[in-house]
Amino acid sequence: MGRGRVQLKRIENKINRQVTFSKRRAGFLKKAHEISVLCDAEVAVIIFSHKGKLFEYSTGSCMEKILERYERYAYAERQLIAPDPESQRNWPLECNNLKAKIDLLQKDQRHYLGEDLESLSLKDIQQLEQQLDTALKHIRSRKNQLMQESISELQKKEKSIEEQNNLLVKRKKNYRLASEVRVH
Amino acid sequence: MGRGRVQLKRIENKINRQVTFSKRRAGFLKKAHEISVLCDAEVAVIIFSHKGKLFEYSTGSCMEKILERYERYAYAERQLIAPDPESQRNWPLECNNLKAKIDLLQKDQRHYLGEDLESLSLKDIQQLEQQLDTALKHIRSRKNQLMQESISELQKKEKSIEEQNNLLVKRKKNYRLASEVRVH
DNA sequence: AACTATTTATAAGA
DNA sequence: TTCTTATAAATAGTT
Repeated sequence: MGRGRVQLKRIENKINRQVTFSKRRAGFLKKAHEISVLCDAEVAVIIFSHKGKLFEYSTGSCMEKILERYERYAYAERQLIAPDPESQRNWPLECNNLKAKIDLLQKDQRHYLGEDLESLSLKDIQQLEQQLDTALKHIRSRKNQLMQESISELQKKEKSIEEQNNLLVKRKKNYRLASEVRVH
Repeated sequence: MGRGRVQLKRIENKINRQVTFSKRRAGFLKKAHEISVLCDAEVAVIIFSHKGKLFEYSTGSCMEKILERYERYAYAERQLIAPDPESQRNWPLECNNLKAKIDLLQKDQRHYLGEDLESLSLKDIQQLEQQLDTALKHIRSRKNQLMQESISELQKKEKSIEEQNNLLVKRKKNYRLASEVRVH
């Protein structure tokens, strides 16, 4: 579906992969909804991007319900499968891998916070500067958006309160007039 | 995608609905596999037909792993601690904690890169801006330092090369003088 | 983020 | 169900 045929293998170019992911993800989630509505089916979709971000769809926005139904359905099947001794033997190894990954992420994080910069080359530093500069632009843009929304909200409230005030003033005036009439 | 446009509503004709379900299900599961391979994503799909029959797809045929990851992620988002005995069946507690930590770090990382900002409140955004602004100052300061050092280094080299040049020129002059003496 | 040339998916029909 | 085919939809490459 596009200008060229596509090989069913990992897209190596990072940018391309990200773009394709965005496009296909949108189409995919749309189809999930369509099949759910058209065919009266219960559908759950979970997607973790390469970077680890979660995207999901579930009929009726009720993921937990569907997952529970799945667990119930798969339960009998699971009972039959003996626990894999291989994976249990390997768990210390996996733990080490995970710890190494955490170390790396934390190191990156320190860099993003401008710490621990001595270990970086000039080239690395320049790239980091570029990344954070771009990030900061996005963040400021989002901040402005949120502030704008906040301001609009407050203005709406202000107006509503003002109207209420006017109403009260008017009522009070009427009340006073009524009193004067009674006095006469 | 077919001979007629399709309304997004339940297909009332039972036969049609069943046929459409078969066809779309196949296409949908195919797409799940494609996005998984092309974009290096982890995908899980669960479909219960109207009649209650289960169809599923999962990257690496490892539905449980993905569901556990989903639970961890949802759990990390909620910032709650409610150990699910079901999801810990296969892995020691420590591994699950590590994985949850990785998910959190990755989420933070996306924020530092200015991505995935929709999930942050105005207050969070402002704090993030402050952090990155400070970080960027440190980074630029370090960059300037490195560049300064680099420049000094180059200047030193330049000077040294110039001296060498002078030396060569001088030698050449001496050589020429000597030649002229010989000619006379 | 849009555009557009192509490829895919699929609705209807057999 | 399966095959065919006309057509709608998705999307790869490009700007």
